[in-house]
Amino acid sequence: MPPRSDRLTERQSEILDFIRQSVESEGRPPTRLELCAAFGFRSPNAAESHLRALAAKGAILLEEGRARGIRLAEGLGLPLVGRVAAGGPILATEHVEARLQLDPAMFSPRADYLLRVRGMSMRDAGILDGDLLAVHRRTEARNGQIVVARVHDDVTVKTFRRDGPMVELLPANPDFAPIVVDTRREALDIEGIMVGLIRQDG
Amino acid sequence: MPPRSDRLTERQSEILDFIRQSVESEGRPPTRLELCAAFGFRSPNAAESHLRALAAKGAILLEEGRARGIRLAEGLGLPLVGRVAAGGPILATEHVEARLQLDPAMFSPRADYLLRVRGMSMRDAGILDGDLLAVHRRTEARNGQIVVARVHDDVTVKTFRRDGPMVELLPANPDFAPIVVDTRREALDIEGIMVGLIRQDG
DNA sequence: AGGTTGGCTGTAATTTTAAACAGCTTTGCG
DNA sequence: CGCAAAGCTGTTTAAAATTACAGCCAACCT
Repeated sequence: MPPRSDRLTERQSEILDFIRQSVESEGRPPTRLELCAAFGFRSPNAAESHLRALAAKGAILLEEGRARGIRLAEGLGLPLVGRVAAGGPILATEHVEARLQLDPAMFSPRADYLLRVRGMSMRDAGILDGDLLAVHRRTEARNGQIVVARVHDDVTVKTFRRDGPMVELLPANPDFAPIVVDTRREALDIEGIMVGLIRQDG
Repeated sequence: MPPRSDRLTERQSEILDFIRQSVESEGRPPTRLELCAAFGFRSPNAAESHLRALAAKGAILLEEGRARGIRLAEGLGLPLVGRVAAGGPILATEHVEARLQLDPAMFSPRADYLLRVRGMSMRDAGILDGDLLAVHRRTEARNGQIVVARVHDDVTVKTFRRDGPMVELLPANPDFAPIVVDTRREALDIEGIMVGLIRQDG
């Protein structure tokens, strides 16, 4: 049967997180007994059935007869988000172009995803067309921070400046005009703040 | 006894490379038997004694009584090179400030190390003070490529332009002057070409 | 010539791990 | 209510993996 990729239960997510953490910090997946120790199970079968459930939902792959034969289905790493369709959540599966193998904790606060920048409106801040912006999800921003914002169903990268109910989204390029939003009349959603940048060519 | 960190024999390096590869591609270290299969050993003790040797030299850590209890001493990842002392090789241990957990193949051609950029001479190319430049080691460059070059024992990042024996290293900032080198009279070493960039703050 | 080191074969005991079987409790649903 | 699914306990068995012991051979050093 094909991986069904159903949604995970809360408990299953915890188990999956623990597996991720093991691989990241110890360089190998846990055994059933290590899962028991971590979650307080008294029976290895508790771990076993969770693993079966995760495998059935396509979150992991189980290799039969091998010690620590757990493989994460995702390639770990950070999701790279491309062009975001109007209205949809930014991390929706259909926007994820790829996953890049890098440590989210390389940035501070930690990066949650990478967003491919379109256009040159932030050129003078050293953010060029095609660059990958490392973004930390956060709904609030302080003045001067570079944010990923959603205005009128449009996702944009700009410097944030608030003055009471008035928010200005400032470009870093004289060819572009600031976006001014009166939050009493229009919706403005902060999707996250910039925590870094990656450029993939010279 | 403290890790002696001696130099590895050629065979030991091969073993270590295989362990690295296992962790990277399968998410877990190999067992003794997997090492046997990979190298054609007929005795698990061949693998065992290699592992002991690697552990004695500080290249790995062995955890007793655990399946796949091999931990790499290094954090893998790319070496981050800071201020480069005049004359020394760029990757000398004393210049490596840290190792960043990311996939060198994320860039193309693959990144060999990261160099912390000093100054604003490449500002208009979106390369700012403090940025980490992903560098591919190469001694030749084509016109227009951004290179890491060594002139008069000084390491610098500039755009490369050659006209016969004359090489110009061009800044991307009107406040800085190009560096002109007559390769018939002065030494000019290309250390590598830029293949990407990482910025660690907003 | 003798000793050390690296690199292996071969065997076997012991411990870790995976994985099966049987059953219990709670929650939510038609 | 009946019943399925999630989330466990408890026990057992077989396979996988570690690790000890007893060697052999070639290269290198003194």
